[in-house]
Amino acid sequence: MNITRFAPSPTGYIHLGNVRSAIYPYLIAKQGDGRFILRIEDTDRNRYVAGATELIMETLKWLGLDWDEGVEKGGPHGPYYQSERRDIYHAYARKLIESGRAYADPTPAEVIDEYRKADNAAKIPFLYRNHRPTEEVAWEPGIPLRFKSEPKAVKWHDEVMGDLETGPEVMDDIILIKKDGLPTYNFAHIVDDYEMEVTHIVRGVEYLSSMPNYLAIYEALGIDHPKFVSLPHVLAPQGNKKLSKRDGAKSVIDYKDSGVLPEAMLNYLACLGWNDGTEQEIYSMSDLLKSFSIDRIQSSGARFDEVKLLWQNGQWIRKIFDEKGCDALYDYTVSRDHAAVSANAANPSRDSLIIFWPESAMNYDEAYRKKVLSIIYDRLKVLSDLREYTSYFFEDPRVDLEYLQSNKFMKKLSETEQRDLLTAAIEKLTAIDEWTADNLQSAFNELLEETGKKPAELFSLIRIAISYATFSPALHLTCEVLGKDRTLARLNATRSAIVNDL
RNA sequence: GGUCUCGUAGUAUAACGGUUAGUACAACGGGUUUUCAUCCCGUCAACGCGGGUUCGACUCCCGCCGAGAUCACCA
Repeated sequence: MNITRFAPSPTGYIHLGNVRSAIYPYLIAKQGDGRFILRIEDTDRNRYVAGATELIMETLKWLGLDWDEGVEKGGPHGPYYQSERRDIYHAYARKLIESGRAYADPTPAEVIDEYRKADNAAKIPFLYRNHRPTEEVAWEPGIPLRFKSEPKAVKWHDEVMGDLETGPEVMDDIILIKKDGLPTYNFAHIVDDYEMEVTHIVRGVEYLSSMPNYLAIYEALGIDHPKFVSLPHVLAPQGNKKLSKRDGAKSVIDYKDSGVLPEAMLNYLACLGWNDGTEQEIYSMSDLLKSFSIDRIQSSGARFDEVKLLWQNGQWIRKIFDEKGCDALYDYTVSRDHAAVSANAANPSRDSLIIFWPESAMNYDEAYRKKVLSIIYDRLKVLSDLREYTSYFFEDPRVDLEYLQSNKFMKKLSETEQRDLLTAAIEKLTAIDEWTADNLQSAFNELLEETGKKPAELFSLIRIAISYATFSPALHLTCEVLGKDRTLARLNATRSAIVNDL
């Protein structure tokens, strides 16, 4: 049974670079009957951001990465905030002191800095073990505890990177417990993963260089280590740096606000640096659970490509509409944010209700909005496109002859012709008894024959007159949804404007 | 600087000694009665460099080059 964890620090939002270290462990655990744990690593009080934990939980839930055990949920290995596990770390620390593998170090930070500077100046690697104090001091509050390293070469296996090894020169006396009594990450995660029976540690490659020290601690503690799964970096769109908040890496949850579906985000991120060897592009969670395997995780870094994410989002919008229906897709367009993290220091501007429709759409009922959605959905890349693409369904567009005349097809028609075509169209559409898409299509076809105009000219004219938008769905569908009265009113409005202009 | 990692088109990737180096996004061109999008068809485009091993190397070995990570009382 695989037991994995996601163990973020509550220092802000989760960005795109971090989130694969939640997705992959989730998949590893859930492919069998394993457990996925959410643990909050809040041992650095200086970097703590209020509300960050809530934001992290919201992000995980949004992506469908629900945890079995951890903060908010509880479980047999709690507490799941590291700040509440002090006694556990201290118990392990005392074991190391007893076995002679840890020592209290009262050396002031300034003195350590001097050592470091001196070594740097002498161009030798700074290793604290070369400056180990000679006097033994009792460990008491206010004094940091260090690991007493016994340098040697190590070899280990990483599930992604393969067999790795380093020489003894990288092992050092790292801090186990800080002077504030809380452990460092280096110590805390080892204790926690052991206590929580974690079988796979999934984390970024930046921890690779600390591995020799971790291995030494496992050994000194006399415990087995889990399997290591090191994930390569997600690179920023420009340059070769890893994606980071400093370079403007967006929060994962920001994509929710701009209308990206969680299915698309999960799909894109899971496939960034992993593939199953087939040519499949679209993966649902259940597809991923079926296909995912650690040994096909890429060992090289992958660049984040927003364009491809948006392409996949479009695919998912259509997939959901086609497979689950209009109602299912509609629900995403008025998604409610249950976590209500608006009073959140990490991101104070978030609303608790996300609606991707234009404001005026709220004057209409849900059934009408769904009709609009059903004819526009296949041109959405993100749900928020609705705001820009659908306003003319909810409010009459302003008649704008300049816009009309500047259209490339309208340049081929004189204003008199435009007037006459509109007149003919109005007559033809007025005569329709049953206002259905089929009847409208027939009417438009008849109109084409009767006027002898090209579709590009006749249809562009009508389309612009009823929408004044740069684009719209198929003419007969747009008219059907708009209804007979409004279609005719809009045609008349433009016709009158042309007549006045003549 | 020490240590470690990575290196196929602009991007994400396939290939696990023998292929005209495949696929997707992007770009470009074309088609589907208007526009935008979908969908379909087509075009452009890659094995970092140099040695070796081999009948044969993207694939194995070595060197170089390039890129990145890390050297905190941060994670």
